[in-house]
Amino acid sequence: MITQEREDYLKTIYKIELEESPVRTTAIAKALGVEPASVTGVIKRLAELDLLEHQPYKGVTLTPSGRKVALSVIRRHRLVELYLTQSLGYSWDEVHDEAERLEHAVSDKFIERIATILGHPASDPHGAPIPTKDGTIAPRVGHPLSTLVAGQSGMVERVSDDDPALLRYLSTLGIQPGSAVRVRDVAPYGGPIHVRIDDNEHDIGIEAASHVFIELTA
Amino acid sequence: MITQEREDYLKTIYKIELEESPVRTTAIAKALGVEPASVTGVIKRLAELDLLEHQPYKGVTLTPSGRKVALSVIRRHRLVELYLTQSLGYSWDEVHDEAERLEHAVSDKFIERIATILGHPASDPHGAPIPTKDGTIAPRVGHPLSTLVAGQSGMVERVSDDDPALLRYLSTLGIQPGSAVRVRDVAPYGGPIHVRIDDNEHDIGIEAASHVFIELTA
DNA sequence: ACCAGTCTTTAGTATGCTATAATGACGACA
DNA sequence: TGTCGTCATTATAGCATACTAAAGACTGGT
Repeated sequence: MITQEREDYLKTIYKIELEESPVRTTAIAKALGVEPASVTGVIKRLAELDLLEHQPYKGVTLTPSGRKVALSVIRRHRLVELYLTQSLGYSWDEVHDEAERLEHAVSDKFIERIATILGHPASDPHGAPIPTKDGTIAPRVGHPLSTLVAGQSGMVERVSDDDPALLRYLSTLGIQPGSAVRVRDVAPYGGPIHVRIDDNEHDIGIEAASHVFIELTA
Repeated sequence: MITQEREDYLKTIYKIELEESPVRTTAIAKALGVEPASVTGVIKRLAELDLLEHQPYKGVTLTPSGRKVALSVIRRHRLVELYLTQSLGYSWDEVHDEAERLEHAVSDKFIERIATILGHPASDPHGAPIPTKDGTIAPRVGHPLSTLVAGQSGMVERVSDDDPALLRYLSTLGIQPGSAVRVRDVAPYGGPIHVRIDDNEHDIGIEAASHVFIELTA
């Protein structure tokens, strides 16, 4: 009934819903790398299964049971990511692809076992919150570094996890969840952002900065 | 190109081929729990992909590339099984189902990493040999305990891994790979086999005994 | 209030795997 | 050697997912 593909659809819709609701067909298609026409077909089936509501030509919103599935998948993904770094020596740019497949294959037993081993952690290697077994998840409080202005400071809450090259780049800058950040200066017209990361200063492009989320302190 | 289902077909055919070759359609169907007609369709496709040869109405035999895929799947399955027992506290009756899904989801990186952690083991928790990365595998030397006669003795080489209830039963008898076994007596007409397992004596039915493989010493 | 451009859906096709029902090949045995 | 029962195959259909192409719905701007 719930196939891997459907799990992916629900997970993707959940994530987009955090930014915009209802979630439009094109947004799902782009996120999943398929054509919009394919999305229409799948969401019709997911609507029949009461996993989401579909307002034709408007978009979809997850139902409680759809959200439950999505959070379960996300929990599996993030716990696996953390386990791979903590116990199998993966670096943070290597875990996403592996977790993307494992999230559909691991059992509840597996997940609860690694959750215990990891001490029921609150977030994954990229700082994303891990939903609990019963489906609660910490709210996201960070702002994209690209939206900050000179003088603002805070802590890296999380970074996007799906671009390995970006993650390797961020590593060279010393950016990781928990890093102290202070914006020194922002060049105009999409120019680089001059920031202090812990004890070093760097110029970061808008594109990279948009994938780094800062929890403001002041 | 190689789907999960096709990996399962190749793995299954490989295992049956150890007993009988060519491998007949019905044998595959029974092992996979599908109808023979479905098998015919899939093996035709696998033959086109040069993963096996199909003699219509006779059966199939794996090609070298088909065998390579099969051994890769089996390597993944058995390493995962061992990792689950060694590092995640699974008991030997719990690992098969979990490995059955994970074998299709884990990457080479994952497998080689756990192989290193486990010290490049030779066999899984049930005593089955683990193929090496380059596709070599130790020959099977055990005989079904059900075929032994009074007086024969040896060591448990391996046991069937796919029936959790059987594995739990064997545990209560103290049967595991490496156990010393001596057949005391075999009752006629499919009667129980009276055996000494390490330091205890038990009566074991033919059915259970047929899933325990003994490496003879004398 | 309409029109143009964009987004969404429908229609039709393909692939992969499964099933049931019917046909065809094989082999054992009289 | 012919026949019967078993095994394998073909034929047809359904489900899930994807695609392209075409038609329909929506919306922003004049």
